[in-house]
Amino acid sequence: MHRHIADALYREILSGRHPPGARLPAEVELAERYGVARGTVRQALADLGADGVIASRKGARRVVLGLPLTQSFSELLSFSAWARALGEEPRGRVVELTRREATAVDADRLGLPVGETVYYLVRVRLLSDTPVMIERTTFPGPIGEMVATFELERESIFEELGRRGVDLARARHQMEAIPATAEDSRLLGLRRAAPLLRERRTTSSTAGERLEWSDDRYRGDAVSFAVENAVAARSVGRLLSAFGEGGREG
Amino acid sequence: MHRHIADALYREILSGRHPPGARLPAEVELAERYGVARGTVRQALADLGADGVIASRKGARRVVLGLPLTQSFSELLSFSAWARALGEEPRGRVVELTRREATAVDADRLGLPVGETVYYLVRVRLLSDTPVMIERTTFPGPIGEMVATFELERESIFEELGRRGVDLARARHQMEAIPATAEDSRLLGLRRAAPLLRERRTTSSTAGERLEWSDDRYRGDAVSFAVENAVAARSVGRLLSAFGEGGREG
DNA sequence: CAGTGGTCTAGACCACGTG
DNA sequence: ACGTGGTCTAGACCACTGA
Repeated sequence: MHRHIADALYREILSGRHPPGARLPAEVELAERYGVARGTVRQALADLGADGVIASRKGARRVVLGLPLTQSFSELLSFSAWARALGEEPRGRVVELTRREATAVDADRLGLPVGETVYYLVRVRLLSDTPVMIERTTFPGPIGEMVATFELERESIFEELGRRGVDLARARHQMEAIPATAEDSRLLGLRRAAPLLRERRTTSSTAGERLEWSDDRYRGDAVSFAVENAVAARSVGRLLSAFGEGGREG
Repeated sequence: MHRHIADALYREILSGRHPPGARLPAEVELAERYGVARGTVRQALADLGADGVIASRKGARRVVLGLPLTQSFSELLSFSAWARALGEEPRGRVVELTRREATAVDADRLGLPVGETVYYLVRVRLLSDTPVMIERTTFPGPIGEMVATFELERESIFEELGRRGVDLARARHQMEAIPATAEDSRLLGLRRAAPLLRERRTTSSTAGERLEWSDDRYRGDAVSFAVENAVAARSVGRLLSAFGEGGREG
């Protein structure tokens, strides 16, 4: 029910009925309108607040802030969802898919012993037939065996894993600017040492089990990442690293 | 009360009494321990969940995930807090502080009319006497007048504004990889076109009033940004932009 | 001063998980 | 089967906002 109310209010905001700056109806009024208790309305409003759509101050009606930068968690993980939101057909060219033994870096990232079997996948992702990103992903053996059966040129790995019941719950991202290596510039069609935005990511299950790690490199002129944070939602932070920490192992 | 309970539980987790992977006491048990209703305990646990400290699944006890990457909102904004966490003395060299008229970009970012008075501050920030970041910040007139009185070589602007009662509530960040301009490379002591991590940020009050915007450029080899997200906390997203969107106005 | 959101209480039912 | 978290109800008091 609270989800339904949040959706209804969000659609009203999208429709322009409550433009940015407008004040929303009071909680009691909404409770009456939807025939629910005030607590349920508050839960719906909390959902919208967490997305940065509305703000609240004690004593005053809630205010519409604007539209959130993204709607779903999966969009941060999924190149495919991002491409579709841009009106593009997500595509990927598989450069390499190998089964190999975990390196020290893999072992650290995935929480496995060195030498354990992992799957290594390299894909170049395209927008409008232009390469914009190189994806170098390592999966633990069991996940890799599933991934190897996917249609990697077209399917979204994350969406497909989700459909098969894999519990993708949390991700940790690390973002840096690096110069393109020889292979990077060849695959992306850029000059040597062009600036790339590197995102290194580790995805875990609810229980903390590591499900993949990836080194994704975006053309600097093709993409930007957005983060929004509020005082109440303290889930974003600057990594405590400097000078060489984080290495060059990619 | 819910804040007190959240703090108490967080301290218990920090102390190692509930190591990562451990299951927390049930809600009813905590309610009994603190002599409050179950709803109050749930509110405290929601606070910890938003910080990524614990996870919950229907039917099972809450699980401790680990420590968040950062404790406070101000750390993402504040170079000073970041430097201190690295054991460094935060320092900044003021390159420029001018009062000028708002450009179209300033007007858009700060929600002001073009030509309105703004303050423009350029600082080079140092770690271990090495320049690692250039900060180009624009403040609306009233905020700028306060900032102009600060000891800009040593003080943290955000911390100082907070102390003076300015309501810094929300920030929107955008991160990209760009090549260093001639001025960038001169101020940072890098070669031309070295990869930089650019963070553009707009900070707002609770009511949505814009308080500053900044174009910060970090040495690519000196810093990385970390983001952690969970399914429940949908506050982080990839910006929907590609190819030139976002401009080169810096 | 009336209205509003923030907080808390004391119940209740349900779907889910774990043992 | 039982305990657990997710959800919802129907009240209540307070601090704050805004007219």
